[in-house]
Amino acid sequence: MRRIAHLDMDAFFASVELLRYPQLKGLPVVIGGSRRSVDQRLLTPPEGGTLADLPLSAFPVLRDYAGRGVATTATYAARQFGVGSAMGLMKAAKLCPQAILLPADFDRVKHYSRSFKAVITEIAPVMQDRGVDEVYIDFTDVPGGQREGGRVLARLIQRGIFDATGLTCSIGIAPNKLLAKMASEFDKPNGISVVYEDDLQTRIWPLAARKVNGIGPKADAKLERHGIRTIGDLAQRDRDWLIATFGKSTGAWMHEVAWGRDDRPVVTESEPVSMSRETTFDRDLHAVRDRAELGRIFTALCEKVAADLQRKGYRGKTIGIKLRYDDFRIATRDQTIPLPTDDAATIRRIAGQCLKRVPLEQRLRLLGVRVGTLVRADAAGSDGVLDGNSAFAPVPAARGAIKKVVDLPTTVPLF
DNA sequence: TCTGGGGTCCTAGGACCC
DNA sequence: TCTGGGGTCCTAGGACCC
Repeated sequence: MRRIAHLDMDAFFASVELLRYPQLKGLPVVIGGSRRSVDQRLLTPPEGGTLADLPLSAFPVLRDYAGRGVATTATYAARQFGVGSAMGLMKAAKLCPQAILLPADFDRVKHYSRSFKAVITEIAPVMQDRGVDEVYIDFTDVPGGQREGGRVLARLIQRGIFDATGLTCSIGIAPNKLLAKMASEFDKPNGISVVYEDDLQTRIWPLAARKVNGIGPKADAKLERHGIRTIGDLAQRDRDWLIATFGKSTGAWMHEVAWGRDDRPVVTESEPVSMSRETTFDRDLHAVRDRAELGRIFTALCEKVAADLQRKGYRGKTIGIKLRYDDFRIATRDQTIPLPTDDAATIRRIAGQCLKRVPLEQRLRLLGVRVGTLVRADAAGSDGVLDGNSAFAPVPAARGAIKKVVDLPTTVPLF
């Protein structure tokens, strides 16, 4: 019998911080905001002590935060106040002003991410990455993977992760990824839930349609308009009606999902499609008035993407920019060059051309740079690859872009 | 007191080729 | 002179996820 597990680390970013600040255990802690917004001097070990000796008064609290950003994670103590991830910090401060606010430490998080995944693959090698704090695991052919529907193996993995890292996780085991993902939410934190095919009507159908991985706010609102609130409601509609209402692909998918069907395999390896860097400014910037600052940020983003590509050994052909205006509208532009690159100057030059094709009258909140259509650097070949000194200097306009270049919008000529 | 940063996948239209 | 499809690439936007 197919047994698939979904494992979710509990309040991962916050739990990783609690490991070095054990005095915060049981307190509301929110991770978020920018590193530069927190006075790091406060968070250095006191004379003759360690970080664990820092008094609570040394920690910044949400009440004092003034700036942009959202919560990445909140401890369960903070969630009791209604604070959740992706919530604006200003709103979180209203709900729980006394919560301790720490910036995310991505290097630490990545270290612990590697550690817990290493524990898993030692025990069950067929594991699919779903970001820093989540994985799918195929229990089917693991010795002992069928015992108690997978519960025995799940316990073994939980214990192994705790022994290696001091962190807890929640695991759901089911016949497929769809159900396993929902099951892992049943008993949090530090729980295990086992779901069988026969549990569909009793345990899955009562859930809100929004709980399905892939039904987001838009689809949920549309479902609601048709009187569909739960997965059970969805299952009652016939397939043809769903297809007529949501389109061939989405409608058919919704029908399968409502009946608990999902045959996607657990995929252990995949190649990246794109790499990007983006930043939200501390204040909205204007292309004219803040030109110098924007230029510096833009160059830095290009350099970071280039460094990411080089470090990971990829080059890309499609260079693009993204910006978010002060009213939150998003614009993207991209251009494909003949040969893949990982060179900062080339990326900066092409991205600069993209920037010239987008309206820049309105103030900007965010700027991003993206490189897509990636190939491995070792497969790209070293001769002829575009770089800053390349003889291929002028890049011909890509085919699909020609028409659009002609009717340029009126933009402030800047970059 | 609104709303991060890193991704994936899908759709849809136009260009271009056969 | 007018009229085809099929397939692929490119671009822009959007939904969604962690």
